Amino acid sequence: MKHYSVRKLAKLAGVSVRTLHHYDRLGLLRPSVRTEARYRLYGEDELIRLQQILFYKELDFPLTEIKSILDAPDFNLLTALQSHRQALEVRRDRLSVLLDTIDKTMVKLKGKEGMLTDEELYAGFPRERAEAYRQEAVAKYGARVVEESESKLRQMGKLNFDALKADASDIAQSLVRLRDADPTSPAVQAQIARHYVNIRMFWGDSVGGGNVTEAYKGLAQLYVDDLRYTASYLGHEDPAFAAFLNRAMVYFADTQLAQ
Amino acid sequence: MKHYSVRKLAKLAGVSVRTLHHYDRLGLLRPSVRTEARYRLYGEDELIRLQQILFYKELDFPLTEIKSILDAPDFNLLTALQSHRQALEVRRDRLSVLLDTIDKTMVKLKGKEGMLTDEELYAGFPRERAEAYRQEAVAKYGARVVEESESKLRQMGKLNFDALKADASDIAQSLVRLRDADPTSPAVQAQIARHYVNIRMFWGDSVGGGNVTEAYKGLAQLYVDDLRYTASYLGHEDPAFAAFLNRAMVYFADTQLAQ
DNA sequence: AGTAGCCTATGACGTAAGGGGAGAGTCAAG
DNA sequence: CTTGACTCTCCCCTTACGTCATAGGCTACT
Repeated sequence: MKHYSVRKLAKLAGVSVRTLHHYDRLGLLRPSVRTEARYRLYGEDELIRLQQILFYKELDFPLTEIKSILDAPDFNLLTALQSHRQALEVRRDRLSVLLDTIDKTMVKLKGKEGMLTDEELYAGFPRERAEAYRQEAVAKYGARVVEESESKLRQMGKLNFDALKADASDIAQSLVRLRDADPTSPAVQAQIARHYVNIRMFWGDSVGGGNVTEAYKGLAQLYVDDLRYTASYLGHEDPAFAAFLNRAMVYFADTQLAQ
Repeated sequence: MKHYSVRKLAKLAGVSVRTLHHYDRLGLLRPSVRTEARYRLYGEDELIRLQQILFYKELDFPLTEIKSILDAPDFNLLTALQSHRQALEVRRDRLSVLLDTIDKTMVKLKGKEGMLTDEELYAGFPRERAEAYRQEAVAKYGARVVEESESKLRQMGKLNFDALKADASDIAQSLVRLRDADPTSPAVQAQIARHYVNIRMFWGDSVGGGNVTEAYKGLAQLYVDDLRYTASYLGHEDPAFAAFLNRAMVYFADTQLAQ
């Protein structure tokens, strides 16, 4: 078992030594070993725990809350990672809105006035901090994710096809990255959930005669039957990736969509 | 001219009234009008300024620095918005790295061990945030920062070749990502500055008979003349990328190194 | 054995960006 | 002329560390 000194761990994780001292005193991250001279030594478990801490910090959780989350008896590392993923995706979307706000502001300043209301001037800034919390909760309940995402997208009102296409390509990239993972793993399934929602936005609600499960499975079958579908995704045909997608989608349909 | 009360503006921008009070006392955002009863009233200019403040805050600038930036006589709103755009794109990239880190961590936990080093466990975390800061600074102060970086690196004493190599590969990746951008843009130039410092660490100080500008331009020419250099960078030869690098490096040499 | 150069520990104080409340005045409406 | 929603100006509190200060530890070289 390898052990890290404070400085080594600090450098590894990109934090300061003082930060580790601080976390120790708070009881947030305790070294697994103390030498005779009271030197702190951190092991494998602490590496993972520190990573979790940094994820929650990235999402603006206060340290006390992070501690209570990580110390909770029902804390699950995998579901936590899954929820981090979703929350960070929300943040990335927020950044996209900010970039949009910049473009619009620039257009306004260029002289083409009147296209930007005062409200739009602040689109994308942290109006709701509770958003991260909700995502946290949402991630825990699988199928409910889909429902909420759907209703949220519906609330957006007008379909923004550009955004949908951008999202689709992002999902595709994520899935390509995950092609060697287990199709039933949370990481893959999270992407499949996004894919499902994305597809439904194109389809509309009434597809498949109302039987959503079979409709989605049908699409999954298309991916193996007609390799041109994977080509449009990947830029080239790839039976192995098609099979991977198929398994992931069928699993999703059976576990999340079937009732 | 429409005017907003503290509460109205706070709601509009998604900040608290207390925050506006705070900004007023700091001199960061002063109301254009005070009523007889000393009520604060904000006009159009303040809306824009608050937007700027929020952008800089989003990028983790301290308030005092924001103030000095916004109050500088040569402050230009349009170029500021452009640099926000670039910085926010960097942040979005960082989020993508974080998402990738999550996926990899999940795969590791699924049992396929050994594919993830301890370092990779923290890819995308604040180490890179400091990096973003430095890039931002480099873009602004050009030559001065290069000098500082150099002296800082010199203070490190012994050459750490592993670190240098890692840095070089990081720079290369950044440049590949930026290959479609303007070679003279701050984002590209910031990477070129890193590249320059990195190269000098390998070279030593006395290269080129003391004429650094010409030496660096010579290296730039190498990239177009001998495509094997881009191959070692990219894994394959690419004249277009070589030309891009050349232009970026020549521009850097002429604007930052020439005296 | 000495000492240089780095590492580590604890403790105490400092800081940034507000939060939260006290106590008091203001404004529009009924 | 009172009620409810705003607003003002102090002023102390909080979070997540940064920054010394002081003291000891480890390893290497002489």
